[in-house]
Formats: sequence, C-alpha cells, structure tokens
Amino acid sequence: MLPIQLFRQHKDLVLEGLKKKNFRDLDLVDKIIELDERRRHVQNENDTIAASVNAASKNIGQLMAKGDKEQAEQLKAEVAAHKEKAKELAQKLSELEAEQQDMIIRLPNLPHSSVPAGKTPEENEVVRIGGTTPNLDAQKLPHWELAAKYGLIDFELGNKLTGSGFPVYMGQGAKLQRALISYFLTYNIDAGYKEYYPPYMVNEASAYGTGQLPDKEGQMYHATADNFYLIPTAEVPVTNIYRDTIVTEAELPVKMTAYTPCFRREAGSYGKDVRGLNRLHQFDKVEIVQLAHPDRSYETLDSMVAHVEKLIQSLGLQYRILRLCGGDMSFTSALTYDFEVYGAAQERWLEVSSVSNFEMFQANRMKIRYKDSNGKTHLVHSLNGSSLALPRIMACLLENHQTPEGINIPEALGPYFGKDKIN
RNA sequence: GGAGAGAUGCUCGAGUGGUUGAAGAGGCACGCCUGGAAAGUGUGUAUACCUGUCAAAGGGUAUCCAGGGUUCGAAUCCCUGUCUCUCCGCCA
Repeated sequence: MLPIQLFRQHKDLVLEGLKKKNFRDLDLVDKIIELDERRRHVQNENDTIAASVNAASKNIGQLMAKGDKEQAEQLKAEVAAHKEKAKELAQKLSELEAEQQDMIIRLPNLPHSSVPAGKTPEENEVVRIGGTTPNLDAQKLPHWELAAKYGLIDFELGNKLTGSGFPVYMGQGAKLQRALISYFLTYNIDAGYKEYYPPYMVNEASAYGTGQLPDKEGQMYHATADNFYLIPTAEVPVTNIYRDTIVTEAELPVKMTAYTPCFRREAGSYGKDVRGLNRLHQFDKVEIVQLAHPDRSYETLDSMVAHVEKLIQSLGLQYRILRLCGGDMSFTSALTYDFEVYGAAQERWLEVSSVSNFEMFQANRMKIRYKDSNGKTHLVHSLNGSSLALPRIMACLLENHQTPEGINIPEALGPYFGKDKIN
C-alpha cells in the first residue's frame, strides 16, 4: 500500500509509475486525492466538535464535584445538542477512511526507475547468464523419468494420497530434498540470516500484510473452519514477524531465513508446464527476508542477488538473471530479479528464485517502522527472495547432472547428502 | 471440548465512571556528580491522524486486546469476538 502522502506530494510520480506497471484505472489517483481532501476536512470538523464535547464534559464533572447540579444539568442539555452532529461526523469520517483505504489498496507498488517498460515476460531484461550447459548425450531423460528410474519421486502415489501436484519423495529423493534444505539454510545462516521456523498457516491479518489479501485469496488454500490460510511462501509468516513493530535504526538490516513448504492452488494451470516437478501445489522453499533502511535497500537487493547467484553457482547449474519488466512484476514489488535455471533435458528455463525490493509497500501495510536518531519514525523497506525453491532445482540437478552411471551430486551438497552420486 | 480467571505504556504493575495518556517501580537515553566507574541525583522516555511551520515548537482528535453499546463523561459498566492462564477431558 502506497503512503497517502505520496499522492499529495508526488502525484506525477505515482501516475508515471502506475503507467509503467500497466495499471489501467489511472482515474483512481485523482479520486484518492479528492477523497483525501474530503476526509481531512471532515476530520477537522469532527475533531473540533469532539474537543468541545470533551471540554464540556470536563466542566460538568467539575460542577458536579462542587455540587452545582443546576449548572451541570444545563450544560448537559447543551452538549446533547452537539452529540448528534458529533456522532454523524464520526460515522462519516470512518466511512471516508474505509473508502480511501479500499481505493489505495487497489493500487500496485510503483516500479523502480531501472525497471524496463514492457507488458509480457518476453520483455524482461536478461541481466546475465552464468554457468554452462552440460553436454548430454542423445539418451538424456527429463527429470520425471529420472525420478522414476532411480525411485526418487512417485507422482502417482501423490495422486492417491492427495491429488495431482503433491508428489511423494522417497529414498534418495527424500534425502536429497532434506540435504538441499539443510544446505540452503546453512548457507543463509552463514551469511548472517537468522533462522526461523514459522507456522504454515496464517491468519487474515498476516495474509493481508504481505499482500495476498485481498484479491489473491484464490491462490491460497483456505482452512475455512478456523479462517486460516496455508502459506504460499515463507515470506508471509516471516515478514509478518515484524508487523506492528518499531525497531531502532541500529537493528537494521534485519535478516531472516526460513524453510517452509509452500501451498499454492495454481488454479487453471495444466499441460506440459506442470509436468513433473515444474509446478506443484505443495513444494519446499527456503526463503530470505530483509528489512532495510530506505536509503540502503537497493544495496541490500544487490547483495541478495549476489547471495542467491553464488548459491546457484555452487550447484553447478546454468542460470540466468532477469530484471522483470513493469508488466510482469508482482503487484507489491518495486524491482524484481528472477533467477531461472536451465533444465537441460526439458530444454527449458525454470524460475527458481525471485528477489524483490518492496520498498515501503509492505511495510506500510504492516506498519513496520524504525526510529531514527532524532526519534522520528519511518517505514522500513522490505525485501525477500528464494534461496531457493526446491523442486525445480531438483529437476535441474537430475537433468543436468545425469550420466549413464547415475546422477552426480554437486560437491557443495556432499556434507548434507553424504554421497556424490545417485544410482 | 467443559469450567473458571485474565488482557493496561519498553517491562512489571496500580487504577471499578470525572483534569488518567494513564500512579508507582524497573529499564533505557541525556545531564549533574566522579580522576574514571559504581552509587546518588535531575530531566526525558507511546503511536496514528488533523492543524500549524521552510523546518519546528505548539494546539486538537483517537488509542489502556479488537469491535459494538450505555453515559454529558468509560481503562473503569454492558454485549460480541480474539488471545492468554488455571483445572478437567482428550492427545503426538
């Protein structure tokens, strides 16, 4: 949610940003500004009348204490006349506040100046490509066949237990999963991130805080009996740890990491995109989240990109980094880098991480602030990224490191997996 | 799931209708004291919005879990919800 001050002070920037993000309903901006003026006017009236009622009440109290009943009764009658008007204004004010909130909440975050214009994923900018494509022979297999060949994952069994998109990992497949989680977490912790193990379900307030609600409830599984949502990413519970808190400037940046499974309904997707591990309803992910000083959040973003890049490199995978164009960015993001890894058998790029700076968009919703040396509070900037999403990493590890003798496990995973080959 | 108790500021904790945004204590910050420290001592220490201003100071409104209600006036009374604790039941 954009701060209202931004509309009042920099309307042009708001409009420019919204256009870049391909937001259509630009009239909303003027409506918000107009509504804001009305709201302030009404608040002024409301405050004035409330002040007079308060003063009169105080007077009545003093008169009562003195025993001057007559005077008190007279004042009461006077106040009663104001009361109706006061109630009306208070009602009006809360209506206007709600209306304003409803409008602002519909506006996406503004893109950073470096975000390329564009509407579709094709217009994303390739920042760089790293790693190398393995030389696989003609017998190369896609990961779902490798998974079957080595008994790593049973997709059919998942269908039986739950439904499609809920694979069962087993044997060395399960172990590889566990090894990846441990490796990623340790890697993050070594870089100064504090590990958290959060709930897998969140309440409405949390889902609202990171921007899943309203509007995107269709993407989450909803436990209606208790009104909880299964988390679509660890970002939700982890960022909300700091909801409604004020930290000192010295505490920034706050660096957090967590492993969680992620649950996504992915309604409407089907076909070859969802083959094997490419798209699941439940998958594992290790997430990194930072709360940064507004002046330094882009340095933070760069450092997170470098951090994720190094992690992918250590797995010996070919990857590319994209800077998303305005139209392909998420609602809440100001700048997003996507990491894609090349699946050498499928011959497709697969997204394995998305590193974003949300600037103050989430912080404003969640009221995450810091206090500067003058004692003034400001919103922090929030950032997050995957490091990393497991299924597609596993898919690419299987595909890219396959040999006739088995699947080579990258050296970095040795301490966690305990073997250098799946066979 | 059943019964009961409770939710106050950074923390503890007082407060059952009238200058209570909130006593007291602790913590923290700054000053004094000191050769330096401790002790002592003084001051300060919530958030949002409105107003004001180049900034600020200042003024106003709201907030004592949340949302409603009673009242001229609510932290204090009533209703609903949430959460916590204790006991019982169940249970990995």
